[in-house]
Amino acid sequence: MTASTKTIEHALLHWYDVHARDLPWRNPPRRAVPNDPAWPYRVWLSEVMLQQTTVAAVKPYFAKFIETWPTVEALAAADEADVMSAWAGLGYYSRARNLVKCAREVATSGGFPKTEAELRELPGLGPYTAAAIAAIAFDERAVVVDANVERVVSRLFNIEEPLPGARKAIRARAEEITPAKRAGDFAQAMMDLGSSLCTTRDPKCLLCPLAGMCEAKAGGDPARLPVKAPKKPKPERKGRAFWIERDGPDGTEIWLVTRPGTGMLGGMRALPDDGWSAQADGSGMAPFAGAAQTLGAVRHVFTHASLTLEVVRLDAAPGGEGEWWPLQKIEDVGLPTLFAKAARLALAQR
DNA sequence: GAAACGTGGAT
DNA sequence: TATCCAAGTTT
Repeated sequence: MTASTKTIEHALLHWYDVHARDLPWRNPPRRAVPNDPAWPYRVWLSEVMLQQTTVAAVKPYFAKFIETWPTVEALAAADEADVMSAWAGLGYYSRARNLVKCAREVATSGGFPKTEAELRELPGLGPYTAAAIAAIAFDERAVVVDANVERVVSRLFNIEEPLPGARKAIRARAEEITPAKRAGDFAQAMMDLGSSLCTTRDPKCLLCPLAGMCEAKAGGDPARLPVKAPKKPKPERKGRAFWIERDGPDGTEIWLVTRPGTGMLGGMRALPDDGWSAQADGSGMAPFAGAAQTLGAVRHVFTHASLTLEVVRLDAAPGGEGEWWPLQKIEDVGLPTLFAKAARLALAQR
């Protein structure tokens, strides 16, 4: 027994009309404004920030970006280093690099393209984000599938195949239930439902507008879906970072490097280190000769490795690529969280 | 298709 | 404390 797609659409959109979250990038909440030129920019920016990232984490970054760069043209004109700094702490830094690239392409073209297929060509926009922007900003009937939709759909239709294999079946079902009108609201409704009621653990079926048509609920244990493949163990890594000071004209300065544009923490400013990565421990060697003194260690957990980073004070004269940064302004550098922790440790001992 | 790629909050 | 997980994309 499968509920008609019309019933699902009606129940979900009605629920959304009453319960939609009021989020900063919904401007105004729940209704696209096709003629507002700022609308696609806000939708795009929020969607990129929200990739693998919680609403709570995104909110302050979204506010800061909108304040600093109110339009896609403003962002396109920004220095990439400033954008990277502003993104610091949000993670997945290739998003920030692609954000600038994308903004410049869009500004050059005179605005965002309006179709899912064209949006998909822009840097940083994959299948999910292109569909989401097409549906939410441009009212196109695009099928939007994120982790929330996967969860809701796998329960609604009792799809027992484990992820990621189940993606094909899930997409087919999502395709079936996506309406021709209000596809953007439908997508956001699915995501709101997934984040507030149809949650990973302890789903609130008593409050769910789709409970009566949910096959997994009928089966008695919706929380077991979607089934996921077991995860690989996370390796332990060791590395060293080096804290190098000098007395500058306006006070103490710290030696910072900019990491290579690709790879871990790519494009971000950082303390010099011993070459650790998620794949291998660091060499333990300092990049410059000098007296070393261990200050302590910080722990940091990445998606695919856990790192213990020893912080070493080094009395050395650095050379090569890098810059002296005033200690007074160290908070403004925009260090990724790992190196912000290391800097905090070093500062606490001065 | 699998692996790389961050972070902070919840449990 | 350890693990899971969140509005995924790229290579």
